Amino acid sequence: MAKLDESLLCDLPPFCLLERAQIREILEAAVSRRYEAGTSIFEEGAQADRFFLLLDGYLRVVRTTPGGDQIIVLHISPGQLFGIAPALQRETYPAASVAAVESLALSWPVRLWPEFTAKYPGFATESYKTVGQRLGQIQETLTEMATQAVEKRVACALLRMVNQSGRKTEAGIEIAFPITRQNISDMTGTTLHTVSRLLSAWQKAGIVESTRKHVTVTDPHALVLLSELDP
DNA sequence: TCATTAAGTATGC
DNA sequence: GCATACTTAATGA
Repeated sequence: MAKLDESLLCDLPPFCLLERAQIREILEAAVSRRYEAGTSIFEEGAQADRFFLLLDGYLRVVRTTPGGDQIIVLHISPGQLFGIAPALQRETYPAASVAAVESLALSWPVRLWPEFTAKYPGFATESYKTVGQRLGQIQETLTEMATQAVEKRVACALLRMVNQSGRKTEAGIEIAFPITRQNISDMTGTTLHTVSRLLSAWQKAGIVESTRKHVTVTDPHALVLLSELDP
C-alpha cells in the first residue's frame, strides 16, 4: 500500500476530532486505490464489503431503473464518505459509483464499521449526518422531478453542482468535473436535446458558458431566479 | 410544454 | 478519421 500522510484525513469532518495516533491506525487499515475516469468503484446491488472515502477526483452515483435508464442520483466530491451501506444497515450497495475523472479513494472492510463508530469520536455523527444530507437531497430532487417544469429542474441541477463543487474563474463559477448534456439529462429526467437547447438559450442570455464537457455559471443569481419563480 | 426523430456540425484522441 | 459531444429544426403527443 502506498504511504499515506495523516494530514490527508485530519481536516476532514469524520476525522477532525481524532488524535494523530488514531488517524494513523485508520490509515494502517485502509486500502488506497486509483480509479480511471469511467471506471466503477462498485456496482449497484453488489455485496457491500467495503466503505470508502474519496480523496481526490469526482464520482457519479448512478442507479439503473427497471426500464434500464441510468439516473445520476448525486455526485461525490473529495473528502466525502461514500459506499457507506453499513450506515444504512444494508448488505448491498443501493447504487453504483463511477469515477467522473481519475480519482483516488481509501476503503476499509465493513467489519471495521462498528469499531469506527464506537471507537472514534465524531465519526458516527459525521457519517450519519452525511447520510441524512444525501437522503434529503435525493428526496428534494425527487419531488422536484415530479412537480417542477424541465427548465427549473435543469436550473436546480446546475445550482446543486455549482454549490457542491463550484470553483471560481474569471468568467464565473465552473463545475469542477466534466459534465455532458447527456449527464445533465440523466439527472433531471429529460433528454440531452432539451438540455442542449436550454444551455444554448442561457448562454445567449449570458447566464452560463459551456464548452464540451464543461459548464460555467456566469450569472448564478439569474439561475436561482429561473429555478424559483415564474409560474 | 416537451420528447422524438433526424440530420447536421464540432471536437478531440 | 472515427467516435463522441453538441446543435438545430421539424413533427407530433
